[in-house]
Amino acid sequence: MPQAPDHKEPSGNTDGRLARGEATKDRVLDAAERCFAAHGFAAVTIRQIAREAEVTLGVVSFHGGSKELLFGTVLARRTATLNALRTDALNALQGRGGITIRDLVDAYLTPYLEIASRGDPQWRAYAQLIARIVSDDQYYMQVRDLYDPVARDYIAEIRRIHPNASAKAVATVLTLTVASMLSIVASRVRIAGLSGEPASESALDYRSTLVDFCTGGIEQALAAH
Amino acid sequence: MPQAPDHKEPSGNTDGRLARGEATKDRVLDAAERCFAAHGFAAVTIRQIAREAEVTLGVVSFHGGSKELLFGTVLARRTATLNALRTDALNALQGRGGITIRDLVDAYLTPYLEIASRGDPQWRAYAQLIARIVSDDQYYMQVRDLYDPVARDYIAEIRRIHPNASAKAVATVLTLTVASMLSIVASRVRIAGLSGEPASESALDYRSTLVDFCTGGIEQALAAH
DNA sequence: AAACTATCTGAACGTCCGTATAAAAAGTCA
DNA sequence: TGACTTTTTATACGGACGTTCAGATAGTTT
Repeated sequence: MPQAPDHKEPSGNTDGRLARGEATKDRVLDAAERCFAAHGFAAVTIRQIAREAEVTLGVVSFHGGSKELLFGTVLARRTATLNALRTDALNALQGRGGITIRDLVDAYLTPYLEIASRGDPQWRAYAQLIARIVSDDQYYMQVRDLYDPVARDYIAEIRRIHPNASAKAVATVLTLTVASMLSIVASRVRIAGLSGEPASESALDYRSTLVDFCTGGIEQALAAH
Repeated sequence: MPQAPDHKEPSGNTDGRLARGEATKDRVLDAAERCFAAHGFAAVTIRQIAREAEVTLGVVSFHGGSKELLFGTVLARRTATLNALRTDALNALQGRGGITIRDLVDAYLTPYLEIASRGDPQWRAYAQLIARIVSDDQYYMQVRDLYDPVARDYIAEIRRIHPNASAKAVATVLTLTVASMLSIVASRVRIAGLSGEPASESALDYRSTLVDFCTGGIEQALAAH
């Protein structure tokens, strides 16, 4: 995984220049996140990102390094936060007993849906970016290692509920759950077109249908074995 | 929808040049299909396509027109065949009575899975291309109109089984079904990583799990209403 | 104040892009 | 054969790309 260049240690420093530099770097990363989410890696130019961030061309390279490096930084930036939300939700479930598949699905999906809907538009862009790259092995490998450990925790819980299900079947249904979740964020246009109604503002409006779908899907797929 | 340039009517003609030209055009389209599937529209260059098709640069433009045109042609080329397979499968179901959700799911998914697994590697590339662009509204709109009519036929059948489900809910579960199907084709790497086993050669190996998942998901999501 | 460092600017570099086109080659038909 | 059409080649063009860098600017430290 590539890393963005750290010209100087920013934390615990009183130098005002470093604080300003960090702020500029955030603007660049935010702009890059929006651009990559909207158009994909190859279609985005450094000049677009610079314009979007309202900085000059050289600044993007100064704070973001090469284009590949910048992309990797954008991908990795938010994984810790998202993982923490999912781990917290899982821990909360484990505190009490009688966990159901529905509980697990809800705990896994809700942080992402809330992030993609309510929160910061930057988080929304990130959610779209993940939805975009998930169908591209070459790029998806860059986030896979970051999300897999938490996914494994959820898999372990699913296997406690369905001890006889094969490892592959459990991995498959979790992947299908993630794919369903991402598709809600990424392609609400199609739902709108098929139903004849306008697309909802928030992905959370689809939460109950999505959770029902994934819950029923997992239970059906793992019940046979 | 853009169209590729037709320099001359090829059908019913005895001119050997036109036949040869059509063959070259197919080679160009096949190469473009593979390239776009592997890397996406923006990341592919005309020169790459030319190299892949083993023709010179100008030939790509001559047979494919502009890059956008070429992309549109590749997208549209196989829709009729796939739609026919799905419509045939649906008609076969309608011939006999007692259609279940599972029947519909199986009828809708199987042609795609077979195409993506067994058939022509070109069809496999096409399947990956669709999986790629489905998360990009800008490109997906180009095939949406081609696939939606058949999707509507399936929606009508689902609504006959679940008359009380809302239009939005039915459209949502069909979209989730498609997303699940595409993710099996596009991102089998992740399943392999999570399950610890190597990825299967054929997407058909996941068929039963996928069909179970989508069937259970649809029934669960539509049962509540 | 001067010395120093981090940040930013503006311009330039070589490369590759999509597209166009003139001319050659190949094939058809009279 | 020679006139004609379709296909292919080879080359060129203007532009946009990612990256680099010397120098200007601004903020900190001594």
